[in-house]
Amino acid sequence: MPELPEVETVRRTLEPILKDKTIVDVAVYHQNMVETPDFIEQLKNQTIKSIDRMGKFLIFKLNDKVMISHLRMEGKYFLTDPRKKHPHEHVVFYLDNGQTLIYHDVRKFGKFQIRSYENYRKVSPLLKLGPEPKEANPQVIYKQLKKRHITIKQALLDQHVMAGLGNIYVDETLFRAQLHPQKNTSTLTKKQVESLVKHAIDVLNHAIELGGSTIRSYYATIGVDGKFQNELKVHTKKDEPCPVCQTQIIKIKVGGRGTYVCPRCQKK
DNA sequence: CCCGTGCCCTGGCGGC
DNA sequence: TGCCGCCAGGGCACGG
Repeated sequence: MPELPEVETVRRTLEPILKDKTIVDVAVYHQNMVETPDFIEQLKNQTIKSIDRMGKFLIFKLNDKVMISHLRMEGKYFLTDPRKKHPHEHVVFYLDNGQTLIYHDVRKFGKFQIRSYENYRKVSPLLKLGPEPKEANPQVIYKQLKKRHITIKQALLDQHVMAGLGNIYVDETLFRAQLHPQKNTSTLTKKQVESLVKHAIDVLNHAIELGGSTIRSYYATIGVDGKFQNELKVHTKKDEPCPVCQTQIIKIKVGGRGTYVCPRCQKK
């Protein structure tokens, strides 16, 4: 599931390949993923100037509009020569160099929107997106969290608080900050929030470094699977010893999400 | 406004 | 072995 580091890896891979390429045509095979009615017409003859990212959203900067792409759970991009459509390929961008950029998504959860430069940050889905951890002011986050009555896990997954963390990196951030995912946000101290933000930054930076190391040839999968899974301390480690205290890691549900926690190191 | 629930979707897995 | 039912999960709509 692509979170900020994986999306950043995709961005860094795609940008040099797609820069200055013009979209000559588009095919959409699953309409629910496209939230802009005249999506295809709006993209024709648009040239890709750059690719940005906000949280987990990819932002394709075109001549005079912006395409927003969210990979959700399993979205992937491929660049190939034209070929017969494969299963799970839902959007195909035909480029002026004869190649095709393919969006592949088994669960069809991904979303696309076209927006104008004037308002793309002022409307859904970017309107209420919070700052990324490295841009976040811990004092501001602290004040927001004090007012709420949810678990820290839910708060860190809430992209309106901070953008970029998903289920994996939230578990890893909470472990490093030695805080229990079920701890209520209203009970957090300033120091604990500062620690959360700091560890979120560290985890994401470390993962970006490792994601970047697995970029493959652009004819292969443009990957969302880096090497950070080797660095995970609690996520997916049910029944394995905590790397700090050797207590068995447990798996629980928090806010409906599978959550891995060291019951000894992480305090409520 | 705040929070919980359900929806979208399909591969894979547990249970029988 | 084979089949069926259910679960996972990001973001958002909706309802209390």
